[in-house]
Amino acid sequence: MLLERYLESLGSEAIQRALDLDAPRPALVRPTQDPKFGDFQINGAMPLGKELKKSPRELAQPIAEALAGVDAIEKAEVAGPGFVNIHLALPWIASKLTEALRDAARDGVPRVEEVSKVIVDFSSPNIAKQMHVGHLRSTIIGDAIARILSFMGHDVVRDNHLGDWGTQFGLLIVGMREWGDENALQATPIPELERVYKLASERAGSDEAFAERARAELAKLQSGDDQNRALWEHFVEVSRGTLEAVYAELDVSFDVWLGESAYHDALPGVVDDLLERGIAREDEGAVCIFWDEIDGAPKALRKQKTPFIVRKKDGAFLYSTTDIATVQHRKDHFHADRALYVVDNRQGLHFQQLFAVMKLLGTDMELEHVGFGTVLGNDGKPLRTRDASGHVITLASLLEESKQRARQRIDEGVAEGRLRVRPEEMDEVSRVVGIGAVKYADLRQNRLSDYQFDWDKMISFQGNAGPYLQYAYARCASIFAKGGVDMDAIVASATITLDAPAEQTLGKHLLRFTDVVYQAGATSQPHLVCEHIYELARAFNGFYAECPVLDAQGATRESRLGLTALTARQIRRGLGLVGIGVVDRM
RNA sequence: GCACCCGUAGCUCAGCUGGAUAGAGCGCCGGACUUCGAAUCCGUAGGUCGAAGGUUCGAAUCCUUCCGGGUGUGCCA
Repeated sequence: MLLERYLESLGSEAIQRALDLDAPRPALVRPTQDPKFGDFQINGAMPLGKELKKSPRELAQPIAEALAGVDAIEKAEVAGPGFVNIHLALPWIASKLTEALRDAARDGVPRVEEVSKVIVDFSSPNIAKQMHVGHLRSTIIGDAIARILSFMGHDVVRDNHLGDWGTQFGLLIVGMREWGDENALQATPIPELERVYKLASERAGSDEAFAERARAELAKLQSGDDQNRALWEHFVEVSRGTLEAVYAELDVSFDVWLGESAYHDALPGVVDDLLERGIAREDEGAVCIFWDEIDGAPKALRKQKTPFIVRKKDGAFLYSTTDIATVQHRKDHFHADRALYVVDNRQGLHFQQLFAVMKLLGTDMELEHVGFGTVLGNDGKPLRTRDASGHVITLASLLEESKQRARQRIDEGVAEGRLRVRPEEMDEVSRVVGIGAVKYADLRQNRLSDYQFDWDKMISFQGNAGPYLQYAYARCASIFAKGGVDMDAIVASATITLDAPAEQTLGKHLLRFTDVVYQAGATSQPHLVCEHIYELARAFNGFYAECPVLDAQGATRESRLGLTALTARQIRRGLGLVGIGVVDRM
């Protein structure tokens, strides 16, 4: 259940009733920061002090009294300058947890009342280039957001908006004719395309005639030349295979792969429309939108005086043009209510401009740039795709390295008798742990922050790291395995009670799950889910140390098995929402 | 120049829809495996929240200025 929303409604009603107001006031429910103050506090009395000309403490007293007698609340007391501290009733919490335990399909998390059609635009690598660590963020943050929104009940379309139509293809076409190796293109397509692209791009820098040829080939491609079209399709085909392999490793999928090329035919119409409406005009041969000439344009854009260029002077279109066509397609074809762009913060200006154009065009979709920080190297500067020794840090090699490190750690653990992984499970466990560690290291941070890339931190197995959470899950599973207890039977029949302090702490964490998922979905912040699962795992490890489960008797044993089952499910669900897997033994 | 982002413990980061004594992990130091799994648990030390003003009953959080760092900015994506 949505706990805070429920308490907010209880609180605001209590304020209205207790103070005899003609309208409800916000209760301002917040979790307490110290358990000794109870579980939640209602801050709503304090802002009313001035208005009602009474001291907040005086106002808080009747509010606290009005809350007495509610099932969910054990006691409500006035504290400090005028807080009303709420202590939740343990039997009430326990009954909610028992309900969640029974609900194997959704773990007690309700579906949203209003379903939105949401496009999540993420990953979007360029064809003909390897994915490197920089692509990791968009891919896994976007995947996590899509998973969270889907679970909430929204209608999500995952779109991989590939960079498959840019200037680079002119260079690639002439480059392949000049230096291409068809065998290499079959065997190792992306490295071969990268090699050729590098040569071509260097040549174009110093040889204007060569650059002109590349532009001409691009124009031919874009005007439908059969030969160039076939070559391009070949590039896309071989690249896509390589991309799919990485996505499979990451357990990331898409509903549609609508790259830039998909919108090519719509581009002239976009520009004509902007010209006709007087939004854009020609300048120095290019078609531009000048913000300071448009009434009602955002102030920051007007001041900044950076035009939005939708057609180059050579007649070619840009990604600005494509993005406008893309929004229109998402409305016309998918009937989307929202579109989320999971793209690096550095493209913030582009999206600000794009969204402003769409507003001028009257789009009623909710458009949001879900930005994220740059991946930095150890020197604190944006990470280059090559490390100091000149090696490309590809995403594939990062994932491979992580799996290997995981395997090594598991081998050590098994040799020392600390871990229990069967030989036939090694591949699977090192994959789940290795990939999970990489994902968790990224996802647990607020996405807006820049991200310092560090092997040891990223592939960490200690403390607040992926394996910690997976380990807690394995401990849960292990209790059931060791005791020979059928988890389904517990789910169907156990009644949870909260007696020991460690049980109470665990139970209160479990109760917060719905709020966390909804908050994460509303703000596109997967790290909130990570944080919650980490705290849950901590609470469970505390419970594990304090409270014997299998050796307990009667109703206590049942209840503890129920708590363990619910914890296992919530860890698995929570990690699943951010795309991280679990294993029963590790 | 203009726009945007950031500055919190030695390091990496939470907290920033304003709420009580600012929290984690790593690292340091010290405890806990004959007892459901020690990738664990318990504890100690460590902070003028970049600086100064302002708003407020209350500011790490909002506003202003300054200092420091980063990013973007006319024909790449």
